[in-house]
Amino acid sequence: MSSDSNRPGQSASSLDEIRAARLQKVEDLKQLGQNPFAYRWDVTHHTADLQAKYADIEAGAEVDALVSLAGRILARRVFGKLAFFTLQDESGIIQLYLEKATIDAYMREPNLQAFEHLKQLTDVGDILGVCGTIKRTEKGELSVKVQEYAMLTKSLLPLPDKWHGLTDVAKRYRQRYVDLIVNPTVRDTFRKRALITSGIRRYLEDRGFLEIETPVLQSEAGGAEARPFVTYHNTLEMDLYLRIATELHLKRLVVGGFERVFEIGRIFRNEGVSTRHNPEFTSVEFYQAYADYHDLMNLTEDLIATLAKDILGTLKITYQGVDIDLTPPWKRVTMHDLVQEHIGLDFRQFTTLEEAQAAVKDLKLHGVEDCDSIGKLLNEVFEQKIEETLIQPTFLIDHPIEISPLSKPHRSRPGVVERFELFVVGRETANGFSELTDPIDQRQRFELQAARKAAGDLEATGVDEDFLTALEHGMPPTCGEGIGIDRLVMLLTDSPSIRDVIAFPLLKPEREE
RNA sequence: GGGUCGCUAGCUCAGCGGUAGAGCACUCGGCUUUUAACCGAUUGGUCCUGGGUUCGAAUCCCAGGCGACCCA
Repeated sequence: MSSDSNRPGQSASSLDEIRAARLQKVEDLKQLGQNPFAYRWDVTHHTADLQAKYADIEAGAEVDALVSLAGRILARRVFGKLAFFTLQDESGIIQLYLEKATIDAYMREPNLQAFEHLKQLTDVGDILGVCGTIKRTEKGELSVKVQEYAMLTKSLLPLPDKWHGLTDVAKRYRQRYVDLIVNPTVRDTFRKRALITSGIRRYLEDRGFLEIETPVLQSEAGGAEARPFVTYHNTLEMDLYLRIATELHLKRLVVGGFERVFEIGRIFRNEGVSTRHNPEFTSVEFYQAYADYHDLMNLTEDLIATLAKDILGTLKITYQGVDIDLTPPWKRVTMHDLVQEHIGLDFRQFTTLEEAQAAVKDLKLHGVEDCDSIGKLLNEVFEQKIEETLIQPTFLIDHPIEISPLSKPHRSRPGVVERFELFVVGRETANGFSELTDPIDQRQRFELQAARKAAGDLEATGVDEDFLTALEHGMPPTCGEGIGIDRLVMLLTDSPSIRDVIAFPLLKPEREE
């Protein structure tokens, strides 16, 4: 063969040169009659299964069972007539034991060149198919003693440093595929994310909930307070908004007679990016007719505990060095009681906003002047002074009515609603309430929102007439809840940033110049 | 939105006014028990971009880009 790799003094080091050298190997493979971008391989085993099955065989032992697997070469250790490769498939890694005598005997290439070609034409990063037998080497490493191999995909670009890996955060997100190849914990995080999502779906379906998809494109984005993304429909000649919640449509389905509905879906909010916020994220919202917020708090405890038990095998987890105990039941405390406990102020005593504002003066809150109600001020006190202290799972309940435009008034306590928010490690992770079913009350609350919108509040929504019409047809007593799946995954995978649990988080594009 | 820090070889980083460096990877040679293989020899650069200061800038200054962290 006329490989460049046989030319002495030929060196490849810059990216272009490495790529050129590998392209030459592509040509060399073709000349040998091998397709460097093959079509298929019969995979009979995965590395993790082999590691488990042969965990107990002794060093030096060989097992005759023939196995066939495929994966990416992560490392090469090559000697004159022997080579060790580390092969990675989706499940894990295993060592390949590549012996000249064995490979040349089985592959019967002209002039017994198969082993030489293996040394010359494979690189770290290539995807290889191999079949052979099981052998634990003298040094104790479980290996596949390869009889035959085939190049399945020739890789043209080098992988990051095998020891330091890829640490540049921006590059990890922009080239997530490289991150996934070289950082095993990243794959584990996304595997767990998939298990969490499917676990939620199974849990709800097992309890009679039906998953129904609702529109992403809406003429009025409602169901939450957030700035929406705006887009444009050409033939209808109208602005449309990307949904900021699934709430109002799921409740229409409850009016229509579905007693238990849910949707796992993407939500879009036109706000900043941080370790806890991505402009698109995933929520699960579910609605249960004839239930109230006590029922859904019970469900939430059980759901999250079930996920932790099934996926992590424990209810006692660690998040960024902090021990979290997910064992139900979780503390339930009203916003008034919690603020009184922490700050010593009983907001139930205040009759005017001025009185309340005067009372919180010493707390040095920001944005106090923007609060137009006692309830909002109470919420500010909570958010700025108390929220971050709620480390262990805690249900904050009975919020002021002013900050809860879709919740049913509390059945016995004036001024508050039947609502709960779940906080873990100082973060809102779920939000639910007994749904407001009174169309007259709902219209008044919408009109308050609309007035704020007209006054320039970009997060306020308008009056959703069709939703009100739905309520006027009658919605059964219902409780609904939304859980932020990304934040739940962060918690259960010990991920410090939301970008660690979103495969392709939003980034500014790199400028081309 | 404000502040601080970072951006140098494919990767991880050093250099901080005087010829652009190391480890790993790559290329070549050697090696049948390695596992961050080893030994030897090479090679590899838009020092994020654009201005400015200077005899001379990766280094100092200004503006911009991208990112991280903190604050709002």
